[in-house]
Amino acid sequence: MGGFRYAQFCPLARATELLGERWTLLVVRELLLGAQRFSDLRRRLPGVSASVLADRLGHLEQRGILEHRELPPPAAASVYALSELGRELEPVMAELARFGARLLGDPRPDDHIEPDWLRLAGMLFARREATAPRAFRVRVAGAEPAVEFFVRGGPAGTQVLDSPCDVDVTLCAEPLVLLALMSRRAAPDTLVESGALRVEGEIASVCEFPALFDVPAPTPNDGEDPS
Amino acid sequence: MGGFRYAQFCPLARATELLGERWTLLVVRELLLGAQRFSDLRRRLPGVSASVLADRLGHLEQRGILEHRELPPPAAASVYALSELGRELEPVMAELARFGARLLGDPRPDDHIEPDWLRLAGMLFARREATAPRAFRVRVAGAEPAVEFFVRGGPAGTQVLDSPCDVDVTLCAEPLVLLALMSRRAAPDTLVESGALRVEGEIASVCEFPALFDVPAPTPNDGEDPS
DNA sequence: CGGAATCCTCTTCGATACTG
DNA sequence: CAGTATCGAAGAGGATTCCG
Repeated sequence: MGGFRYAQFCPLARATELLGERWTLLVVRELLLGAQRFSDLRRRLPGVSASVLADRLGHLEQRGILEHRELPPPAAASVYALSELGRELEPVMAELARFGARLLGDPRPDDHIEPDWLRLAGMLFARREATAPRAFRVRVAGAEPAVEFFVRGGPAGTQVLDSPCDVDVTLCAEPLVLLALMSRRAAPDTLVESGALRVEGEIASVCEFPALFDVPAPTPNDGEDPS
Repeated sequence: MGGFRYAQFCPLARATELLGERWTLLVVRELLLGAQRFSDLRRRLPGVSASVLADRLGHLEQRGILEHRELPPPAAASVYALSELGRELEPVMAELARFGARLLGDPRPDDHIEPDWLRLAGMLFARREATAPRAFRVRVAGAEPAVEFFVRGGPAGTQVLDSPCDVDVTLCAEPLVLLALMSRRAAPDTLVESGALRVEGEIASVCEFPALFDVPAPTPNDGEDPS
């Protein structure tokens, strides 16, 4: 692909021309978490080569999905950030993530997992209807520097915040444990008892945490996987 | 691509592995409109070669998105249809179409346009909140056999039906005219006066038709297009 | 009609090296 | 660090042929 175009007058075809190249969607995923430098992106996307990443960033910039900003004097760095148009991909990513969650299965041994993705999961799987008015600090173990974010339920649905707010309870666990909690694949009590989930604060609130999110149940993979 | 996998434990990566190959998403688009035969799909996807189409159908079947059914004695035909899992892609397609609609611009001279896509547009852009309780028959001109579908507003949102129902009014126009109407890029009165939009029935209802849908306004393409 | 198999071409990719 | 340039290898795609 490159300037590939389907010769079709259709919004889905247009969107796919933009996002359908390999790695492109994952670049957008990373930028949903905030502005990143070239080498940040490379580290977070294991397997992508410099030339391909540069190519994809170029396309996305050219098409107005992201902006390439040079941070001027103090920190001599250049970062990529989603444009206003690019940020409107969030609902698309949310639906796509909901679909993908059914097929996720278990991690393979060589699968990369980025602690920051849990924050993204919080954003994308956030319930959009009213949720319990509780606030949580979530700390993802195993990251340096630590990933920490805040989740707050309310009448307008669940919100994920980057900056601190008053919380009822703090949760701390490995990414996979937090994912199991959010997706209801493990009971909060069990996780706490086993020590996989550390809790500080009003421990009873923990049971309300999964209800803030809407992660579809996995689909049994009845299809074979003859690789 | 083929059995390509991103080595990432992430729902978006999984979904992209499934849908990211060229043509794949457009195959799903066509099947959202109903079961199709191999050559139907080829005709509706100008530019795809038999081998690529067969390859994509094979992948989608293997991964449980679609089913290959042999219609037995009477009509000796074999058709492809979305599985239950595949049908759950509809919300994804709806969000993606909303995004793509901003970038759609004007049709290029060689752009293919399928009358049936208007039915799909009705489905994907249907408003999900309560809409005016009016029913419309929509006839897309220039198709043989004619494409016809029914749209009904109501407290549960807009519904698109394939089978006839009592309607207040019938609209008949070319695909681009209907699209302009749905997306509010042309006023109903103007279209009627110019003769581009033919109306039978309670003509005053026509003005309520666009309100049944939620098509985002186009984004001005500030990016250059040096092809 | 509904594809599978073959051949050949055009892209695309990754590694390495190089530049500001 | 933040990329660009080059080049060989791998892969994807199109056309054609053939078979049920």
